[in-house]
Amino acid sequence: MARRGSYAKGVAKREEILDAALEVIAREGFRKTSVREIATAANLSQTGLLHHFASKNELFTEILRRRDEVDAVNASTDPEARFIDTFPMIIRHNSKVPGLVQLYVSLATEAPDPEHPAHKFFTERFEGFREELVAEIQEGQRSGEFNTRLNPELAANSLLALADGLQTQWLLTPTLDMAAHIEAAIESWRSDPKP
Amino acid sequence: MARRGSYAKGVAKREEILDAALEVIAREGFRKTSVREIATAANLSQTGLLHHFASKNELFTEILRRRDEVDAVNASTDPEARFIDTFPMIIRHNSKVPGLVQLYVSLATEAPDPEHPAHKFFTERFEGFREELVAEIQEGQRSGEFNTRLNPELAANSLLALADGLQTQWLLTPTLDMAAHIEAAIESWRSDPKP
DNA sequence: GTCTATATTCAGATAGAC
DNA sequence: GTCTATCTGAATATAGAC
Repeated sequence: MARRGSYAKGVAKREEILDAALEVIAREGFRKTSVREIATAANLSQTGLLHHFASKNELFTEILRRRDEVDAVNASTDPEARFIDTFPMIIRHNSKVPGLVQLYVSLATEAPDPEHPAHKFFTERFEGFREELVAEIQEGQRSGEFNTRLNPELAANSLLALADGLQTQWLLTPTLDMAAHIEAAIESWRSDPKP
Repeated sequence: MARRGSYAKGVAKREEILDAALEVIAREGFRKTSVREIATAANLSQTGLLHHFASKNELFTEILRRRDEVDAVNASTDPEARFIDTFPMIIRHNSKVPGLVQLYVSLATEAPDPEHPAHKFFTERFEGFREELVAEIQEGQRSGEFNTRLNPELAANSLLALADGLQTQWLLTPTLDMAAHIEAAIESWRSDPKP
C-alpha cells in the first residue's frame, strides 16, 4: 500500500499466474502436478512463482478460488440468477475440464487437515453455497415451486455432496452424465403436479 | 498350490497384515500414512511387509477391499438383506472410523489413474453396488414401495455419489450426520402415501 | 522480482545376508 | 520370509546473487 501501484501490481501478477495455471491444468490435466510445472506454464521458475505464494498448498488453493470466480462470472450475467438454476450449467461445464475436477477432488481430500490452506477455503465455500441453497429452497417452498415436505438443510447439503460425489465417480467413469443427475435431484424437489 | 500349506499360509499372513492395518488406521487416522507405519503396526519391517504386496498402492487397495469384506459381514447376518436397508448402517458405522473414511476418499481420488490398483477396485465396486441397487429399486417399484417415476439408474448412481460426497463433507465438518442424509434420500424414493 | 543452485526431507523400491 | 542397509528419485523450501 505504501508505494504507488505495488499492491495492485502484485495482485495483477498473481492473477496472471493463476490464469496461466488454470489454463494448463484444464488442458493437460492434473495428477500430482508439481509447482515447477505450473511455474513453467507461467513462464517463471519455481522460486519466481513461489515468491507470490506462501507454499505449494496455498498456490493450489488460490487456483481453485480463482476458478470459482471465473465460473461465477461465466455461469450467469444476471446477478439475480438463482444458484439452483446456474448450478447444473456449472456442473456441465466441469465435464469439459477434467483436470480442474481432478484438482478440486484432490484438494478436497486434503482439506480436512486444519493446517492446510484448503481447509478454510472449502469450509467457507461449503457454508456459503449451503446458506444460499437453503434460502432458495425455502423461498421455493413459499412460492409453491418446491415440495414443502423437503427439509431445506438436508436437501442443500445433499445436493452439494451429490455434486462432489458425482465428480469422483465421473473421473473414474467419464461416461457418467453429472449434470443430468443434478437436474434430476432438483427436479425431485418440485411439488407434485396438481391432478 | 504345489507345496502343502504354503498358499494358505501366505493368504493368512496377508489377512493378518490387513487386519492390523485396518486397526491402526481406524485408531490413529490416515493422513499420507507411509508403508513403514503400517509395517510397524503389523510388527514387520517395511520390506518384510512389502514382500506380501506388489507395491504401496496395492497394499492400500487391499486394505480397502478387506474393509468391505469386514463391513459386509458386520452389516447383516442375513444373506437375504437388501443393500438399501443395510447401507445406512454401514454409513453410520463409518462415522466411527474417520481414518478409514480418509483412506477411502484418498484412494478414490487416485483411482482415475488406470495404472493404479485402486482403479479396478473402485470401478468394480461401483458397478457391483450400482447393479444391486438398480435391481432393488426396480423390485421396490413393482411392489409399490418406491415411486415409479424414479429412474432406477439415476437414483442408484445418485445414492452412491451422495455417500461419497457426504464422506468428503463430513471429514471437513464432522458434525454432519451422514446416515440421516442417506436415509432421507431413500425415504424420498417412497411412493406418496395414498390420500 | 526473478533467477541459479542447493539443502532438506521423505518415501518407495531394491540387494543381498540370514 | 524377514531383516538391515542402501539406492534412488522427487519435490518443496531456502540462500543468496543479480
